Amino acid sequence: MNSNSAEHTDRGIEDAPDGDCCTASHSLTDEALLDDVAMLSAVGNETRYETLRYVAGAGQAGACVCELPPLVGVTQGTVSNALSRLLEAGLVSRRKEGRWRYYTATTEARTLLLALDTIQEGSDE
Amino acid sequence: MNSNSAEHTDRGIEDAPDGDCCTASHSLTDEALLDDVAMLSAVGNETRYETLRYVAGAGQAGACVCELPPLVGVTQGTVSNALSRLLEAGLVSRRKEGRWRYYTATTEARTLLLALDTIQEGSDE
DNA sequence: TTCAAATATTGGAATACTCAAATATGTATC
DNA sequence: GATACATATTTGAGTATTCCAATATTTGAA
Repeated sequence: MNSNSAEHTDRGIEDAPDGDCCTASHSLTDEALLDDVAMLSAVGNETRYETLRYVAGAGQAGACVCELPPLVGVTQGTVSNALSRLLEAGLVSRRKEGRWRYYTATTEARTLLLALDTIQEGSDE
Repeated sequence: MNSNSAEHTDRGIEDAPDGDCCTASHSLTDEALLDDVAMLSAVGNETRYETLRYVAGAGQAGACVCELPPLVGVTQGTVSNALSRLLEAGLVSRRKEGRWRYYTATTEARTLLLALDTIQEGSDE
């Protein structure tokens, strides 16, 4: 019932970039696509995004888990889970120091957050 | 039960950037934070991310809805819902033309996708 | 070893999300 | 008008998320 897509390649758009008229495409491998989605969905949650922002705000020194629960406003267990998920997505790295663990934002995370800052800037000018 | 965060400001990290030792912070307003999360969670889904990639791949001409279902591999209704959600998140804009509708990626979306490309590049060198 | 602090993991109830199917709303052509 | 096509919206069943509470683990100090 959904084979009607080749039917109107003759539409009135002439400024198509180069190549076929209206066949959209993208150049991501399936793996890259899934990686991106995993990363984006990891940050696409208020608790995790705010946690990541705090971690990134702590710079190279990193943020220790214990200071985050009151800042983010969730339980210690929730923060720990959030950090684990961010770690798995490659957005933070972990460093042991005594009985504490310091989480630091990765380059990937910084790139992403910078892009988001850029977007926010553009939205009010 | 969770007031134990001020208790170890005397930890052994001396390379703190500037200012207080271990108090993490971030400078986002609550509104900006929610905006970002809305945007990120909109793209943090395989169907919507792939849809956005196809739309962005179609350039300024935009992609019409009818060509997307077979490309993304979901129903027409699902694509339509995906586009609505992307529209609400400010990632695509819509243009009517006859009985078709063309969706175009916004500047915000392009900035985000570019950042993701940068991140992917960095991951294999 | 015993204790306490820091962090991780698990269980589970409430909630939210996903997507196809069905239906509704436009829009051009006849 | 009527008809057919393009798109949007609604519905609902299945599934996944979210976050707290409770428990487990790890670690340093006594």
